[in-house]
Amino acid sequence: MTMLDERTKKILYAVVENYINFPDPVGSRTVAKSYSFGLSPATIRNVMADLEEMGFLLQPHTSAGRVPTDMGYRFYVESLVAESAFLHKEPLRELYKRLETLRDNIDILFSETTKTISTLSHYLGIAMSPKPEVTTLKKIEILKYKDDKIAAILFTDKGMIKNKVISLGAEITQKDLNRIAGYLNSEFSGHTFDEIRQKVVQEMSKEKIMCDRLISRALKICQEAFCFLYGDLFVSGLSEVLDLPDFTDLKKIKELSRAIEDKHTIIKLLDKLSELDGVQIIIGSENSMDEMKKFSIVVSACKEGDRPIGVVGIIGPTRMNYSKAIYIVDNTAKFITRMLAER
Amino acid sequence: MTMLDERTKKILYAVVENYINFPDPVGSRTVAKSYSFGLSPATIRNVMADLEEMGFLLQPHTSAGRVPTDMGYRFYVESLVAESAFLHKEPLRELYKRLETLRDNIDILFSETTKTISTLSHYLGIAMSPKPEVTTLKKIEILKYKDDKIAAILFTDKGMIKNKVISLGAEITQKDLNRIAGYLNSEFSGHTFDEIRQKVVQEMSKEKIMCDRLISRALKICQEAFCFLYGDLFVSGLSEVLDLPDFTDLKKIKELSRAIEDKHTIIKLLDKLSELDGVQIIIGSENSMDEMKKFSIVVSACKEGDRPIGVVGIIGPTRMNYSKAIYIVDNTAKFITRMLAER
DNA sequence: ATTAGCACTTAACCACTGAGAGTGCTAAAC
DNA sequence: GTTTAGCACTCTCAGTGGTTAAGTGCTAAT
Repeated sequence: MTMLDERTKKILYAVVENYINFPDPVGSRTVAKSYSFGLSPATIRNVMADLEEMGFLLQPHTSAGRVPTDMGYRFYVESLVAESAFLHKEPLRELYKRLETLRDNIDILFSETTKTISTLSHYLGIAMSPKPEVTTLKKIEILKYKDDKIAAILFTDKGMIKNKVISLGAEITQKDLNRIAGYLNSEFSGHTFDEIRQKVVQEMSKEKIMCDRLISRALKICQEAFCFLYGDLFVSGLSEVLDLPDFTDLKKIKELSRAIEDKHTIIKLLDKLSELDGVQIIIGSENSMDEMKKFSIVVSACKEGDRPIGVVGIIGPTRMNYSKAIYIVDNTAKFITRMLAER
Repeated sequence: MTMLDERTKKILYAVVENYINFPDPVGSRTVAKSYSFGLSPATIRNVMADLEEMGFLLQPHTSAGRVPTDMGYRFYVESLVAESAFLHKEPLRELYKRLETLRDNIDILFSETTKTISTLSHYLGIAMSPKPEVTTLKKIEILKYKDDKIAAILFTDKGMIKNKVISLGAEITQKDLNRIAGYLNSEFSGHTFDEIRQKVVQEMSKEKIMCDRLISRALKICQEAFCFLYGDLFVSGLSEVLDLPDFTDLKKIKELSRAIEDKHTIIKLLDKLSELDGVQIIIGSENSMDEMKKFSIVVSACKEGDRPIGVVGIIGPTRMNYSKAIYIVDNTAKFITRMLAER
């Protein structure tokens, strides 16, 4: 990263912060006034011209002030993270009280979390429940449902209960189902869904096992039961962001709504980010999703050891209050992590 | 309803249809040309002035053409329904193929249905899964989960499986749970959730029963297990509607997004509508929700006998292609009904 | 009862203007 | 050598006025 002298940095930060607070391009006069540098606008102008040359700022037009580029935001955010600026504030305990009551239903928990986040931040709140790949099976129960249909109930370690109706093609007694469940529990409980899927494929290739009708049936059930693809994605707060001055442009609103309707792509993105520790920030053009190149994402994975058990975050304009966003996301992620750990 | 002579009606319909197809106020010239009334613009003008006086049309400003009022749309829609205009088209079978594969998971089924509807209509697709009040319990299973926590699995007649984790405050053996489940099944299976809730309250008031610890526990479990409030609401297609000329206005977009984020209110609305038969249409100001007074709703309940088992529909601008919307909603509702009946 | 003709109204478009904000550059000051 | 005051320059924005086109309501003729 380019090295900037202290004064230049300060001015860059001043521009960024001012722009975050007031959505108009910021001029040299404003910087000189609001922040007591003891420098005249003319000097600031020179520095700002340098910053523009280096790609941290840009002018919408000749006679306007400057606006940070994505690179400018990036530099600013790095300094925030370096100083752990967001850690100095107090946690949001009172606001999580509501969430405490929802701990037993993880889907509702995550969906309410997005609402809390969006109300706090005035940006979009997002959350993704644990992806099954890394979810471990605690117990499986198989119940006869109707005719040849059975219901597989999967209990996971994190309080998620998933169920799936499976058509077998032939009737089967509850007794047999119980035996199958017993076999599957002894074989698979404690393993992640991913491992189970692999094991199933392995087992199925062994011919001798396939001769045992019960086991072969059991494996077929597994194949269907464990093919959830991803965690659920929750998004809320669209009406919040529409009040921002950044969204007076219809085109931008369309882009955003297209982006959040394409849940699959966001899920894939969050999936990658869930591997990493701490708060992750993606600013505008850094984003690989085309529709998201005008927006920023601030997320943090909830982890247990190094196993991700969910992701919470914020989507907003690149002109985002990063400090506040990081602070909210960091706190929320830690809160959820703690809550799920207590199980 | 005001009686209009045939010619006046025809002109009203012409204005409405033209406006639905081209989003500009329609003038007397256009009506005279596009539809072969054999009348001059001047005559049409007189009729249109009458229609305005009666409240079916209005002029945005003096030198503009006319636009239908909500009352105008209502009159038009009544005639559509009276003639069953939408029935003449062929069903959308090919497009439902995708939905067929999802019949075993009612939540995914409904959420995908909204997507299908919004792609077909270019408006918002909405769907509400069966509300528990009228869902009948087929079987309840209670499984030990962890410590004092148990999981109640509710099997309903329509392939919905709901589960709920309940903290009991004291450990309990699986054997006891089985006995409780047995008791509850014999007592409640076949009844609607609503009935069960009432019964539970009754039972709990009988003192002698409360002496039996097991039964009193069973009733407590029920109290918690059956307190789902409403069905889930699914909405999709926001990016579709943003392409409509009706949504160039930022204010309207905000209103719409606020309306669909306030799911609770919409659920209550759909709840009422789910009692009625056939396609229901609410036009603009007819709507009791303030945020929805600029939009129209076209919905139809999926029913089994007179028991509603879900609602599907469309939300769009009042300038909606009602004929198409009714046609899509009607077909989709019938399709889902048929599909769920086959269980 | 219908229609042609015409005066009237209004939004939309365009070109123009002046004010205001902010710049870059140069020359003076520290 | 760095900082600053001064100034000419550029560009947006809001407001103005004039023109056009669309569509009306009214009146008088058919």
